[in-house]
Amino acid sequence: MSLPASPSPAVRTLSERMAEELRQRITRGEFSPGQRLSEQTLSDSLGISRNTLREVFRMLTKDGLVKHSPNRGVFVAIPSIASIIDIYRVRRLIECQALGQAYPRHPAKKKMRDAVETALRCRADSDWLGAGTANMAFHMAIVELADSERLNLLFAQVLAELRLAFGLLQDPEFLHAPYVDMNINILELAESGEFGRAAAALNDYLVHSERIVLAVYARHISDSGWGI
Amino acid sequence: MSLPASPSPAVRTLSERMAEELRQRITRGEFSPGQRLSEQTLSDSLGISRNTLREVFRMLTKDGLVKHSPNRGVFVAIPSIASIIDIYRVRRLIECQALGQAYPRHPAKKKMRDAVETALRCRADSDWLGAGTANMAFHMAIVELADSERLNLLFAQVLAELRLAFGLLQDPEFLHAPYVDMNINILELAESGEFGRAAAALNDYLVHSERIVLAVYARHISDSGWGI
DNA sequence: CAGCAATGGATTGTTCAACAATTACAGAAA
DNA sequence: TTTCTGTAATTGTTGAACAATCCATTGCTG
Repeated sequence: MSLPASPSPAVRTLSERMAEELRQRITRGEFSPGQRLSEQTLSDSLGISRNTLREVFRMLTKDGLVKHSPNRGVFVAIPSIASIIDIYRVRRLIECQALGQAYPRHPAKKKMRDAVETALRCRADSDWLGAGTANMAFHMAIVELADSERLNLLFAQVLAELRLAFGLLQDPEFLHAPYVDMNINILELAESGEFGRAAAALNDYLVHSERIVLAVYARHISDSGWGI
Repeated sequence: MSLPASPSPAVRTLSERMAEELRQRITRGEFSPGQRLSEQTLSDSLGISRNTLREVFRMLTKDGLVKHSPNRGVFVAIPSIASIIDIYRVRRLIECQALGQAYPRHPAKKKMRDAVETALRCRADSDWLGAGTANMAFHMAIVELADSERLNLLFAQVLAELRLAFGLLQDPEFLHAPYVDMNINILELAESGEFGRAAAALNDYLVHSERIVLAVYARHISDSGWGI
């Protein structure tokens, strides 16, 4: 995905680097949802002090990747069904609007094309993890059409949360394969200037995707313990 | 405004309380934008340790109220023209959509009514600060129509940033008075179920408000120093 | 005088050790 | 079983210390 570089890429403090490290580890699924992140253990393992780790925790809390429970610790967020519904509600509202009122020669369109091409290559190689990443890059690019820094940040967070949910679901082919073609369709409509129809197609996409994710998710958590 | 109580209102850690304290002080204008918040001075003044204050800073950074510049310190955010434009872009996208696709008997409507009544009372008393707060509550309620926790959080942050900008602008009567009536109009349209026209009126409101704020803002900063 | 390197002081970044406050857990008592 | 209690473990918070970085001033050089 690789979001646009932060304003000061040169100087990065230790806490920021560690936050990035943990962010990746969490979305990569190296910690199981609901797991408590012990200050003692983690700070030892990362080779940083407890105080620095606590600053990292405060940063990650904002991304919704961990939940802070006072006097009890921080826990890897458990994507609930409610949060998945909420996330798709946000996606429909923001993505469709951004795509619908985009102006024709916006630079983010190139990112959309690139993402689609990457997804095609990944599908050919049966690299479904890469396909999922490309898919997210595609939708991130759609939001960038709206030209709002704040929307970009919110959406990046939302996608990170969603990725956390995907980490719980096996069978990535079933989960990502159908959407490569849908994205191509959306892109073609946008390229030909039919933003209205593109937004409609995007809405269909999101409704469809939400249904699938919720179904797989509900089955998955009812199978393997830790309900709700 | 008084956002919905956080999930765990009972237990609040010192850092959280201090974050809330600082949040209020900043939006109330007790610090001037761009001002550096010295760790030493502030921690002494608040009676907390430097480490705790640094945790507070990491929390406030997320709200966009302070900017963190590595090795240089944290500074009260300066609402730039670009950020004001960005904020209104977000507002148009989210508020209009939320209002346009609301369902008739949503509980947040009561909040809208209450906010309008409060604004009327404040206007009668020439309490323009209160009128501004009620106005923000009105628009917060609009967003709540969309039933999304994440949108609510984002919007609360955006409003806090905007309030920071308002702090720079004198003449609150000129800034808030016209909008009481516009809000009434929007509310009436929504009450009678004409959500489409209500959304259109809201869009007019936002375009109008943005223009005024930018004009006053541009004039104000060209007058009193600290350029950009 | 302008420009630039060196210097010193102040501030932030990070660590450590300690203690207080709270929670979680295990075992005793009813 | 349930409830209670005490102990251990964890988080919350502090203070001091040192390293790393930035800022302003100085002084030098051209």
